[in-house]
Amino acid sequence: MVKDSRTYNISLSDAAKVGTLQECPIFKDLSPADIRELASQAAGTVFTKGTFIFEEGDPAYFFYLVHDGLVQIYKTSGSGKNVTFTIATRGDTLVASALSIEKYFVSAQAMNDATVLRIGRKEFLTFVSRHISVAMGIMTIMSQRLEREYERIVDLVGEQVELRLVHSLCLLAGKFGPTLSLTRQELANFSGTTTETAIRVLSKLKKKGVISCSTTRREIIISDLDRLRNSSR
Amino acid sequence: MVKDSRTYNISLSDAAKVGTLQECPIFKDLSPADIRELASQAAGTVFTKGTFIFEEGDPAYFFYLVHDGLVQIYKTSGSGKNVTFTIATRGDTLVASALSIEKYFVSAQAMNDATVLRIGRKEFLTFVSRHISVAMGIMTIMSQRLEREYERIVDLVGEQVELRLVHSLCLLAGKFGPTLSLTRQELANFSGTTTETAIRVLSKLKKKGVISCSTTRREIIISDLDRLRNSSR
DNA sequence: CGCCTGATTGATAAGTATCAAGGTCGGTGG
DNA sequence: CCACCGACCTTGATACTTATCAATCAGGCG
Repeated sequence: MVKDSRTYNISLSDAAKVGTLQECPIFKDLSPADIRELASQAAGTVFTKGTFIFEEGDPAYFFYLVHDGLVQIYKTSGSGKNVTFTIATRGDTLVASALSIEKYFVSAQAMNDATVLRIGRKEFLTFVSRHISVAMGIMTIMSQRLEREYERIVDLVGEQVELRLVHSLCLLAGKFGPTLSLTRQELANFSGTTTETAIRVLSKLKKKGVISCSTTRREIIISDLDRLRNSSR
Repeated sequence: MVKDSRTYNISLSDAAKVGTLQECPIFKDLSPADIRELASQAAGTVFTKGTFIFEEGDPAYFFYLVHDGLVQIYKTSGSGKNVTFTIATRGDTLVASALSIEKYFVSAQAMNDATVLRIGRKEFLTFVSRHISVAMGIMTIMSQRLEREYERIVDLVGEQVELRLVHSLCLLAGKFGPTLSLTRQELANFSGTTTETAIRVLSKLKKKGVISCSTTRREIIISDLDRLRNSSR
């Protein structure tokens, strides 16, 4: 999986860093001056495809924000299965809880060459304690994540694979638009199933006409999102 | 299910309210004066067994804290299955995210006659904005909950029922001690399975000798927690 | 004493994972 | 330029786990 585990720091212009911070809802209430201050404390790092930004159990020294690229946040079960919780893109935090944990409880891995901003935990902590709106923003993000995971649990316990997969597709389409560039396996990990059954369900949906996954790899096209949504009831 | 949906306000002494607030880790860094101030804004309500403190979708007007009794936090799937996320006891918040959501995304129901403190959302919001340590405390609680739910998801996707049930038992035993006063069905809802399979797994564990559920209803006794923990690997 | 809730056991069916065996496409090296 | 290789996709057969359905039992409470 990890062919090339290189990582290197790059110097991003302050303007670039400010731009990324502004895309993160956590900082939406900050003044431009505050954002610039925060940007000055952020460092950019490039992680090549497959590299870990951090792994489960690593000490939580940094608060991370995606500047560019895709980063998958996941956890591995005792029996070796991966479960993907989210795919972070520009402006997303990798772990909103970074401030209140000792060790990361998930792993973060670059899905393509990705560049990430990071801020030291201590620096961020003092910044947050001076800006209550940021603390509120973090709480909001965490609430949304928690709600999402509660829903996922309910799905896992009560619904069948097809419905779960449809939910995943809707969610992903909401974030990435109708064309998803995902491996069947990545989709399976996201939905809590296996590659094979993900494929079987996809063919079924294709037959129904709600999606048109061109045989091409890494491509699923949702032709009719509304109908897909409805099919989830 | 709900035989008697009575609810009534009671006047708790300030000392009683302070006592409860002090048991909640969110407020551990507050001065006694601050706690008293907060206590003065809290009102006590009794919810008889089976009553809802709130239901999924209700507007989130209040921040709740359990004063006495047991409250189950759960969600119902489209196909009608209940999933219990947590059982809140004295000092636990019902929904830590109450500040950052519009509507509750779970339901809270009294498992026995329970009394609960509640603080208006607005009042609590202004209090929190003056006490950053409380905001941090809320984040910590939310992080822990999120971590717990991530683990649950990994279990649901990757592990078999027996292991999940053992995990649930360990978790519950950590909170309530070795004697659990739970219905088989309640345990099943907590573990994401059905009553029948919960029973089958329990008998199996009983045969192994790690637990001794007296045939009596609502009782599961964990005779050897260490061995139970080990059996989960 | 009889009812009602919760516990239990068994038989059966359904849903998915697992295992196995190709198939396709794009890129790479000879 | 071609052949091969590896990553990804696909399909089929099978097995296993667990839900479901059905029936019975046990004990407390009115």
